Amino acid sequence: MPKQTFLNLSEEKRQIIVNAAVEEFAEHGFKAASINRIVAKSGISKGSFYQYFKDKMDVFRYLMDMLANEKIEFFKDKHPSSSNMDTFEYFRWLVKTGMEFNSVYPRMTRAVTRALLDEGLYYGEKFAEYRQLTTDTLAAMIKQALKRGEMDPSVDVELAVMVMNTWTNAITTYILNEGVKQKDIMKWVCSAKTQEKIDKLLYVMEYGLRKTESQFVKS
Amino acid sequence: MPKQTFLNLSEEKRQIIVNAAVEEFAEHGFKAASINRIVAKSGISKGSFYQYFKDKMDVFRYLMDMLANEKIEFFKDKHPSSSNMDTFEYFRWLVKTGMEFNSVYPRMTRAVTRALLDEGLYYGEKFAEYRQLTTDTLAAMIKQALKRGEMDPSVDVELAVMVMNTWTNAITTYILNEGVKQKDIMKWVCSAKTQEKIDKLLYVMEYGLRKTESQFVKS
DNA sequence: CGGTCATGTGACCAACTGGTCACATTGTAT
DNA sequence: ATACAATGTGACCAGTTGGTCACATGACCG
Repeated sequence: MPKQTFLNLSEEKRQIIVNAAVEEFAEHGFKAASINRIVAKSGISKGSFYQYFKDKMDVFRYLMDMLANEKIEFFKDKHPSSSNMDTFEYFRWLVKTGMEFNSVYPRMTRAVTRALLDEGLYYGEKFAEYRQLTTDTLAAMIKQALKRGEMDPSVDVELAVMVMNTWTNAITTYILNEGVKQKDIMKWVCSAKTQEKIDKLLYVMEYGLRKTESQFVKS
Repeated sequence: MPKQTFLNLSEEKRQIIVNAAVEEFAEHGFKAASINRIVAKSGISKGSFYQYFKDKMDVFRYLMDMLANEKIEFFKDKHPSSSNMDTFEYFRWLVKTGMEFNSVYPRMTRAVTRALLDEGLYYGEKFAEYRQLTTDTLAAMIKQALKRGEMDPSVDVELAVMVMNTWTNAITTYILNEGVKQKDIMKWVCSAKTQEKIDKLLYVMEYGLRKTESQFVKS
């Protein structure tokens, strides 16, 4: 958590520092991110930096928390168009809305994901809890889909979780990599063409999970 | 390319140095990999190291080339059990054989892939050629599958390439992450359980791409 | 004005980094 | 034994890192 001194700063100054940190982590990952460059870019002295944050990890956690909170806020205002969606429709809505969010905060998303993967933090113990939450949520969705008969009963839950997780990550990576090349990411993500691409990708997954072994004659 | 002095070394000593480098890159990625640690671990002096290699990138490229050559050698000895495979069967064979290879050289694979992603080298210009090759190969496979009527004609090639690429990478990541936890990776990868998991993952993809029921129910 | 206290500063620290180089050691051929 | 080249060595270099600290600045209060 940042120290009180940081929270006392003007909104504007905080923004400058946060932006500098985001850029640094997005560009170099966690380990290689340089506090010297962050302070230089923000135009503050190193002493000040350490009056705002305990250490490097502290800024990073702050960015992570910011991103998580922004995401929660973002989703609060969004609601699926229909409440009678089937599980796959709902998942598709989730992914698409998630992509919209990513395109609002592309650098921050990149900074956090890159640093997490960089350090292997994501797979470490500290984030086991967070990962478990994602897994459980997906597992619940899948069980519901199975119950409703929307998914092939021979599909096992753990496998489906992996498939859905992989797919979400792959699409996120794609959006983040391709999106930064566009002049207006948000517009690009919301464009019919991109939406169709996401749809098609999700459909491939959907078809795979809806119909599997029961329809297939193994050799 | 390493200097002649390195190639003059005894097989044994070269192995020691290569192993140390592999461990270092696997553990820390490219940027954070330390030559000091490599020489300490190999028990050679820093001066010697720079008599063997031009610089850090030189060792890394050497490891990359080694891995590529080993892979070529590995695939030379392997052949699909049948020559009358359908495109998906062939792809499945490719993936599985690739996983076998990865489990023979798990640390080296990790070292190379990690460093590549770490530096963003993979997405840089230097590797555009290599990426293009992979893309072209996959695209050719997909076109063949479409021609043979094995794949839904409404699937577009670029999308299918992305799907297949994503799957391969996801499975590789999975194997590398889970595999290192096992006492005998090779055995684990070849075990019926793991093979079944890989099969299932590939089946999900396959069904998604085959799509139309009438086309994938074999007689 | 003086006093107090939060905030800002950059020189400084020890520990590293990749890379060099003058020198020591070894191997070989005469 | 001697000469000469190939190989091995670690102190050393300039540059970087994350983090500290004695001090400067300035805002508010009486």
